[in-house]
Amino acid sequence: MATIYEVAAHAGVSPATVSRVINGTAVRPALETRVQEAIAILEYRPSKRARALRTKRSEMIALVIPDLENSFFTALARGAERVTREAGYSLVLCNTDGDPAYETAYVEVIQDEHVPGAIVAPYGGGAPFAALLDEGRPLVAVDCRIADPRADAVLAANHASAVLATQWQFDQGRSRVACITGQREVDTARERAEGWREEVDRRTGAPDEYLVWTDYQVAGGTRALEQLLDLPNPPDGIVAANHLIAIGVLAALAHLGMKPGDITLSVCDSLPYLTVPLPGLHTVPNPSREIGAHAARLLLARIHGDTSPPRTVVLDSTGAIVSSAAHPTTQPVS
Amino acid sequence: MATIYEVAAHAGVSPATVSRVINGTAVRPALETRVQEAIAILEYRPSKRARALRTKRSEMIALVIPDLENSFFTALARGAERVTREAGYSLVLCNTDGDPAYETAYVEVIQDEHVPGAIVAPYGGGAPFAALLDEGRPLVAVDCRIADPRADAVLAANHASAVLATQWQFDQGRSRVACITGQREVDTARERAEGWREEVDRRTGAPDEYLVWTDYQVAGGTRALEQLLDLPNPPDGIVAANHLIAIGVLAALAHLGMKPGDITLSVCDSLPYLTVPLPGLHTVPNPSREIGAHAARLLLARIHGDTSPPRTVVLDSTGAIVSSAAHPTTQPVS
DNA sequence: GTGAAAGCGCTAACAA
DNA sequence: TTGTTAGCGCTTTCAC
Repeated sequence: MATIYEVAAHAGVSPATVSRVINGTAVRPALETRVQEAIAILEYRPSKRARALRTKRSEMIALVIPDLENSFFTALARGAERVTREAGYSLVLCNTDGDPAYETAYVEVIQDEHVPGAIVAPYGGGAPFAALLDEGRPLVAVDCRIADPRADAVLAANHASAVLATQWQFDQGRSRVACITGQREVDTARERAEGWREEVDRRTGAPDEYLVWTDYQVAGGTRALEQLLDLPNPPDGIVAANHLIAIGVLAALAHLGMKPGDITLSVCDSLPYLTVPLPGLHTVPNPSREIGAHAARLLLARIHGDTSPPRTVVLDSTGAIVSSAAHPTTQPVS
Repeated sequence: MATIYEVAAHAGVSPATVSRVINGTAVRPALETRVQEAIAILEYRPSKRARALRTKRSEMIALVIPDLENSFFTALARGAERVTREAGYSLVLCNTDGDPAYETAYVEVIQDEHVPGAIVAPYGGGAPFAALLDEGRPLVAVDCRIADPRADAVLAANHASAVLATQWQFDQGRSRVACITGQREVDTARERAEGWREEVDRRTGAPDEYLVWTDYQVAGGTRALEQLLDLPNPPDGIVAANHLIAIGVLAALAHLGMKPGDITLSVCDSLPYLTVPLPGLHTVPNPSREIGAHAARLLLARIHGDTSPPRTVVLDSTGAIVSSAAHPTTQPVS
């Protein structure tokens, strides 16, 4: 691989001039041409490592997610990757398995590699990432907020999605609509539960037992459904707060020999692979791709010097921006 | 962030000595202790960039996959990530969308970042990756082979899986067993089709129309099933060569109002999220995680100097090693 | 076994 | 505008 010196020699200029040409600083056109030719002939490509060592910033962006096998996060990754790639950055995917120790480990990688910024789907409050903000590296939280107010956030309109998912149940003529959501500690689980509660109270109401807190896993959905069906007055419609719960519910229904539609199911999330409409099933898509793409754009802007106040962007189920404002802000109610 | 000079000053030694301590070269114990203390006090961490610039190799491994949203590849990534992380390397995920232009782009990233080796799931023959082999960077192909014989390969026992999936159909009392597989150009699609053909011929035989070449997509499965059901003598059992095809088949069956079991379905692949056994459905797992993990181990060994002849490792559906030999080799028949 | 010194390939002062 | 020079933080000869 040719170096900047060889190019300089070949073009009869100094290395600094070559550097200027590469970086777009003003150079006399005649020289510029010579340099470009030399670059082409020698197939020169700047060494990113040397540049990063010198400038203390690399053309990478880290995406930290808790679960690489969760389709929500991979779709998000894909959206982010597309944007970063087009901007000439590569995306480093960091999978934490929801373990704060791994989060810390990746924070060190980000520092060591001079990664200028990161998109983070925090598992808990995202405490380990404060170190990055301290160093002035911009951070965009996705899916859930980070405790630290210096980070931007790109979120789904969870409350609104849950309202839509619940409305659909009543549109289907259901009157006993229950909700299965994630753990109380998880922002999205809480917000979706609140959306359900609000809409259900506007209609028929629902007893407390109709709200089940479980975890965002298939098994959680299965267990929760069984629990609901054991009630003296079981629900006839279920709002599932994420796709894994929904799959658990579907599996349990199939297992119990119930036809789809015996109990209607609506989901505040996208169901990967579900391509044909199924009777008795409704999904309110989670704009995961768009969240990733938007977060990447926001992060790139920050890296390129955008110093406006940290903001929270909320995307609805079509991926459109519902609100975008400096935080603290509460999510719009619908 | 402290530098090696500050540590040296603090410990009263030269930077070279600090470097030796970090890299495990022999140093007088007394000095070693002082250096270690200084490192601890200053919270020193070596700059990977500077080291990579100097040594021309970084502690990263690239994983190049065609589709980040395909659960086979994400499971593979997870297996690889675990192994690489434990070895102190970070995994850079490169998503190519099956586009050779992107493959080439990532080859350049790998070169520029001095990534010492890569795990590659090639889309076509993987021609762009030859450049890496030319430079002496080890390469491990996963899922499909790479045309270049210098690369190692870790593959699933596709032929054997298809035989198992087909056997299950006959065990269910089926006599007209068809196969839906991927494109002819894709190794795994061909091998799985061959396994089906071999087993079916050992039993009842099957007309040519019972083998449908489509693509590894949900829509492909749906189309292929419709095509099969339009035959004068339609099959009563389907072997699907991958999970996306299987989902397409399931969706089409549901759409046609067929109960599961009207037509039995067996799949040479894992069905993500399918947690409860469904009647009339059988899966022969694809050991994606193990493929990723094994490929990572193999690659790390190469990076650390293993120069034995390039090999092909074949894993069965439990993840066990069926064969491991210098290639060229043909896959064992069962 | 240890230190001094010379780079790895680049950029950013500073001069010219 | 352009060239000279001095590093970024590390490793690695080469002397001692």
